[in-house]
Amino acid sequence: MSDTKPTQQYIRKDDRREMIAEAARALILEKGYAALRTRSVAERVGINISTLHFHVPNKTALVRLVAETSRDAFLALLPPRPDAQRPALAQLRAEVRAYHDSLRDRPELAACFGQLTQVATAEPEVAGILDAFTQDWCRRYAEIVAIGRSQGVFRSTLQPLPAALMITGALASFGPRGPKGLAMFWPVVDEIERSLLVPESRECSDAD
Amino acid sequence: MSDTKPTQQYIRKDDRREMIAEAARALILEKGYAALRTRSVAERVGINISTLHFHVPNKTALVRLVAETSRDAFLALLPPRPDAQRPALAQLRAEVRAYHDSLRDRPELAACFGQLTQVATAEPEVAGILDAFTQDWCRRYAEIVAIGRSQGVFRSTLQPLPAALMITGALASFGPRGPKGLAMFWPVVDEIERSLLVPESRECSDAD
DNA sequence: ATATAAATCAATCATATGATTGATTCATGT
DNA sequence: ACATGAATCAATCATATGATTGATTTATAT
Repeated sequence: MSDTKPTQQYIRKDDRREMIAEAARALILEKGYAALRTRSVAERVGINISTLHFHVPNKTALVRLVAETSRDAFLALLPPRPDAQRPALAQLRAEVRAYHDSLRDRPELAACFGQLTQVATAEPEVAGILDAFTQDWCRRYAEIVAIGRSQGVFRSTLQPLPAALMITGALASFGPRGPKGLAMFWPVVDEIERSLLVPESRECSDAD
Repeated sequence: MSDTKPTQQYIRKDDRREMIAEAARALILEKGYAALRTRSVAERVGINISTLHFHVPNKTALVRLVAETSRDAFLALLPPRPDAQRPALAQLRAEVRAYHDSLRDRPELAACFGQLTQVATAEPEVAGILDAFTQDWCRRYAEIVAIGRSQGVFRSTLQPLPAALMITGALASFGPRGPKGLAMFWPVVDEIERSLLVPESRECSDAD
């Protein structure tokens, strides 16, 4: 008697694609990319497998969609680009905090980057997206390092690019499969800060 | 007339398993874990699929085998464990050099560690192997940092564990899919060294 | 030599998986 | 109301894939 048909709403392609991307990201976070199945994605969205294919032609396109939307979602969380006029340490901390919060609140994003990195071997297009993003992320830190050096708050012996690679490498290790959660996140960040800051202007008194 | 049968040699289980592990590692390096097929492994070894199953019961066992042999092969390349009697900087460099050479000469090892993170979510046993190994690797650096601090060559403000996490994180980023090869490896290592070393005992002369 | 165990293979199974086809339902403009 | 296109689904295909079965070949001990 009661209509068991819950009046299914048709959803616009763009929105559906976003729902599909979200489901795929969640599944990648939970089971890893190797276990990602187009069927699982469709099921999670609550649509038929052929509807999935109507919106996303094949698995390669799905992976590309995940890569692009993950990148965009992450970039949207980052603070404004480095600015030579503002204090470098504050900018560094804002940058790190944004990353930390993304790990805490959107763990799928880092998880997808980690997993898709492993797929990149087989999918050049994904590799391109990831490489561009990684480079961009790294450049932000390189610029902050350069700014801090010119502001005199960071060591003058710092090389911006190597330092940035060191920082992003250290931070990236807190992605999924990091050392049991985020417990060591801030201690590591503190360590990074100490390694950047100009050495304690130690009193050169005769008594030490 | 001529015996086309190249006198197939039977091979002992232990050796066969090592050949299988090696083939699997090579395939993981080339195509990624997601594309790893038991058939491909068997083919690469030059044996029938059922022979593969005779030596390695199922794919889970194969993955475990890869994880274990990769770990063992990598550990075998590392220098002696940290020793408080020896100079810390030399030990740090030996440790880093060993890792560098492993990336250059045995890229399958780092590749497998990276790729197996895809499985770790679904295979607790693999996760355990990877976690234990990562922790062990990190501890080596933590010990070197502690030694260097007590020897007075490293900053006294260093926290061994956070510093070690920073170092291993930075180094791990040079695994496969690192920033275009190993070009930036040594610059980053130099940056790490500068961040560890006690600050240039700057002359506190009045003229600067 | 011959029996036993170890290692190997051909053939096959059962299911998983990405993808397609053609009909059906919903939304929207006229 | 009705025509059109967008979104959806049930059913199905073709192949991939992990695994098994039972016979066959090689090694080894007696």
